[in-house]
Amino acid sequence: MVDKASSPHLFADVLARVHAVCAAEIGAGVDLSRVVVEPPKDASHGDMATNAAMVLAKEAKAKPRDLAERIAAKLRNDDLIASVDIAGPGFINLTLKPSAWSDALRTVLREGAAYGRNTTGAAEKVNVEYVSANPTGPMHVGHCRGAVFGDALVSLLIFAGYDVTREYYINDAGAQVDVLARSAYLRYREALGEHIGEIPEGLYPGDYLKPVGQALAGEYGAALKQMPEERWLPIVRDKAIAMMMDEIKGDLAALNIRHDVFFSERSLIEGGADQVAATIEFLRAKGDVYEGRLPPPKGAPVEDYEDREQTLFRATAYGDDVDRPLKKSDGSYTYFASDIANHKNKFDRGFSNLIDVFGADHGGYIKRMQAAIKAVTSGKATLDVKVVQLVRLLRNGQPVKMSKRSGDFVTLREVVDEVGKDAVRFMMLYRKNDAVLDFDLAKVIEQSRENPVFYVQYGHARGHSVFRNAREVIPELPEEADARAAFLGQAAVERLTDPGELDLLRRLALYPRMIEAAAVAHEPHRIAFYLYDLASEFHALWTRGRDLPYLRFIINNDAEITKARLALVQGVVSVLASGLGVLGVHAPDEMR
RNA sequence: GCGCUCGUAGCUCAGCUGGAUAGAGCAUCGGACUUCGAAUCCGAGGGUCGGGAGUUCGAAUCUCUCCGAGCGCGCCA
Repeated sequence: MVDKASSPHLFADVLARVHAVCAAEIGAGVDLSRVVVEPPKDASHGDMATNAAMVLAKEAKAKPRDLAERIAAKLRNDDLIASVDIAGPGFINLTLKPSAWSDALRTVLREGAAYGRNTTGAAEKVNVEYVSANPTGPMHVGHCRGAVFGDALVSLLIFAGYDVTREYYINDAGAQVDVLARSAYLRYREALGEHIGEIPEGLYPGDYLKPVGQALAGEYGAALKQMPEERWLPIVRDKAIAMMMDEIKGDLAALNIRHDVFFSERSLIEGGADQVAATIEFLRAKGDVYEGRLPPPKGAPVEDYEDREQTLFRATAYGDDVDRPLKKSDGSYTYFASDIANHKNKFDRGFSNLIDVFGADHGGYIKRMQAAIKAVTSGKATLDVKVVQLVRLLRNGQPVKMSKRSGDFVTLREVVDEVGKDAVRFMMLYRKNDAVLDFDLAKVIEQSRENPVFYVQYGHARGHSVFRNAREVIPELPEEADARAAFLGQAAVERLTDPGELDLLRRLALYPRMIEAAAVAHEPHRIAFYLYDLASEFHALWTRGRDLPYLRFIINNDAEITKARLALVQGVVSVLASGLGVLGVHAPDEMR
C-alpha cells in the first residue's frame, strides 16, 4: 500500500495506489502509462473510475473483466476506498471514504496559494516566444490574443514546475524598419515647421510617429536635413525603433505582461559575428543548404516572378513541402534565415524546449521552422508552435471597423482602457487558442452571467461576502487569508455531506490534475473553463440555501457546521484566486 | 492545385490526448427574491458530433476519402 503522506493530491494518490496494485497483480515491469484515474462522467458510477483493466488486459493475457475483478479485490482493502464496482467492458469504479474528501479540503486549506502547484516540469528550461510585434507602431487588438495567451501559458508552465523564459523577438532588421525610418523622417521635417502634406503611399501614416519627429527635432535640430539618406536613416531608424518599443512595452504593461528577454534581430548580424551567416554555413556543412532553383509558386501568381538560382535550405529533408530561400535577390537575408539563427541562438543558450506563439496568418510558416529546428539542433530540441486565431472585435454584435492602412486602427490600449485588463485577459483565454474568438466590447463589461469574467470574479467576491457576514457568528474568524485558512483547517469538515457540498469538494480535488493536464497540453484555456465550473457550483450551492435554510453557510446556533462550511468557502475562494492568478486576472474581495 | 487549422443543440462554444446514456451558456418556455449580495439559482424542450468508410472491446477524439469555412503558398514579416 502506498504511504498516504507521500502523495498529497487525491487523484495522484489514488492513481499511485492503482498503479501499485496493477504492478503487484501483473508484474513489476508492466507499462502503466496509459492507466488513468478520472472522475466518471456519471456521478452515480462513483467518485473515480480507472481504465486499468481494459488497458492492461492484453499484456496480462486476461479478459478485461477478469483482470478488473483481480484488481478490484485488492483495491477493496485500501484504507481510502469505501467500495469498488466493475461496470461495462471493465471499468473499475471507486467510491472513496468520506474522510478522503475531508482530507482533500484540508490539503487545499493547508497549502493555500501553493495548492495545485506541481513538479511536472521538473525544473526543465522552456523558452516561450510571444507577441514579437513589429516595432513599427503601437500594438493593435490583433496582437492582444497572442500576448495574453503567451503570458498565461508561461504562468501555467511555471506553476507546473518548469523554468520558463519569456522572450520577445524584435524584428528590427527587415525592410519595414527602413519604411518606419522614412516615415519618421517626414514627421521630423514636419516638426521643424515644414509642410509635408499627405503621407505618401507606402509609408506609415499614423499620428503615433509625430512624437518621434519631435524628439528628433529636439535632439538634432536641422542637422539631419543636411545629411544624405544613408547617413540619417540609421539614426532615425534606431530612434524610431527605440521609441516604438517603449510604446509597445507600455501597451504590454497595461495588460500586466512583461518579458524577460527582448532579442533583437539586428543583433544577430551586427556587432562582430554575423550569426545568420554562421548558421547558414553550419547548415551548409551538414549538406542542408545549397544553391538551386525553385519551381514557380502554385497559388496566386507572383507578379515579378523571376526564375533565378538562390541559396536554399533543404527543408524537404525535414518534413516541409518545399525548400526555402535564405537570401533575397539583393543579397540580404530573408526573415526565415534570421529566424533560424534566432532559434539556434536559443538552443545555444541552453533551451531545448521551445514554444512559439503565432498568429493564424503565420500558420504556413510552422513546418519550415520546425524543419529548421530539427536541422540546426540535430533533433535535440523540440518546437511547439501555438497558433492563436484571429479576434473579431464587436460592439453589441456589430463588427468594429478597423483599417490599419489609414493609421487609425483600434489599438490595444483603447480596448484595455474601455473594458479593463481583467476582461481582456479572461476573454482571450475563454476559448481554445485555435478557435476564432468574438470579443464584444459591450458584453464584457456587463455584470451578468453572460459575462464569464464577472461570473467568476463574483464567485470570489461572494465568498468574501460570506466571511464578512459570518463574523456575527464566528467573531474570531481571521481577516488575512492564510490565518483564516489555518483557523478553518481545524473545522469539522466531515460534516459536509450535502450533494452540493460534495460536488465542490470533488471539483477542488480536481484542480491539481487539471493544472497538470493543461500544462502538458499547453492549453491555458482549460483553467478558465475550470474556474467557470467551480464558480457555477458555488453559486448553485449558495442559492440553494435560500430555499433550504439548513443549507446556508452560516447557521446561527451551530458554530461547528458554520465553520465546516466556511472551510469549504475558503477552499473555493482559495482555488478561484489561484486559478485567476495563473491567468493574470484580479480576484476581487467585492464587486462594488 | 497543394499545405495548415477548423466543422459538436437555433446561436456562441467545452468535451480532461480512445472510455460508459455527448455537456455548458445564450435564446425559447415554466418556476424561486421577508437573503450570508436575485449581479444569482432550479426545471423543460432541443443532437444521424458536416457525409461516408476503416482501425478495436469502445471513436466527437486516431486513419482514409469526399463536402464546406478560414489562413497560407520564392526575394513580406
